Amino acid sequence: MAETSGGEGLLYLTDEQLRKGIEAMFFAYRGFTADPDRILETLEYGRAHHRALHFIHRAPGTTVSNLLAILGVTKQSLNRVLRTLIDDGHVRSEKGRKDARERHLFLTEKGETLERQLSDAQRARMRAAYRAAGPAAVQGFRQVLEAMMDPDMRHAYNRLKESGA
Amino acid sequence: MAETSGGEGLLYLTDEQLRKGIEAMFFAYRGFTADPDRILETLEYGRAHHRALHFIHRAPGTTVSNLLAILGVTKQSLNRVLRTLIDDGHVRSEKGRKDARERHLFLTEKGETLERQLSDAQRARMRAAYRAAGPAAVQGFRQVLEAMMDPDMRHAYNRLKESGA
DNA sequence: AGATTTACGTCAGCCTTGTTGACTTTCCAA
DNA sequence: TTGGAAAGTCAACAAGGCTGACGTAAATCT
Repeated sequence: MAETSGGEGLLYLTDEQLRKGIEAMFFAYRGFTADPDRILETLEYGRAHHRALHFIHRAPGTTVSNLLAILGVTKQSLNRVLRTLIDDGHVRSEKGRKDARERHLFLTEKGETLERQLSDAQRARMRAAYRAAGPAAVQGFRQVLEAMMDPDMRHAYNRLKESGA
Repeated sequence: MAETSGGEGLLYLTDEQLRKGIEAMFFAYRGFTADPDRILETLEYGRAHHRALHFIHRAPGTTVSNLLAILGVTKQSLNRVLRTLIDDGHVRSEKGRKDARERHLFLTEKGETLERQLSDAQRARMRAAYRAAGPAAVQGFRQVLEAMMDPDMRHAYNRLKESGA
């Protein structure tokens, strides 16, 4: 688009610019997780619990293997977290009707409440950042992030995007 | 820019849009760390080592407390990582001349080589994402990320940015 | 019908990387 | 000269990743 002749217009691809992007990702991700982390701490939960809650909220009835694929962890790792969430009454696990081997996961009311509390905190920061940067910047933000994903994750992301729109 | 009348133009601030942004951050961060992680694995190092190498490369001669502030971990945690990096000959620690309590940290040649290997991998993905999204998107990307940081981290980030430019 | 595969759960053990708390050494500065 | 800052270290602990092995129920293939 803005590719002019001899290499001008490509200044945004210099190592220096890329390094800044890398550092921006690092520092921003810390901010991104800071607010929910503070809430989780008081509940003896961690980021892993938050992620599970988020995606179960987002795709109610999702199966365990589905969740494994999205989160990219082993079932042993997920199970530890899921176990506590179920025991604490935040998540309900339901035997599949079509395929009884599968477990479908749902948030209970208590789970929905917690999820909302966590995501309210996270969204508040996101909203402030979006508002400060403006709609055009947000579009660019999303474009770059999407391009940065592994293809598999991009597909998972787009599937969620569609279902949610 | 696109702010039309009664609340239109604020559609990018809906909970749905914010949720997509949150998911984009999650999936993108995974991609962001995937390539260096693969290299680190073969060296029995972890992400913490990479972060230390990155910031020592970026700010040669930085002190331990400086690094602690930037990385946001305890000195015990950093020390474990720093210890192995020094023992393996990637990092050199030098007593301060002005203030002999301080240790100034530098990468050795070996350390520079490793840092370059890691950051080449990470930059390659970043470059591909930048190229795919274009310069305008990149600007938006950086704006949103910067707005998302905690103020302290934003300052640290900007100090690095200046020194590096 | 029987064999195989899939989905899930669980036990055990390991690693990295974060934490707190306590203590020491060195050294600057008031 | 003394108080406090910078750094290093020991010990113990927790979260949350991992692998490997094993068991069970249910679906699917032969």
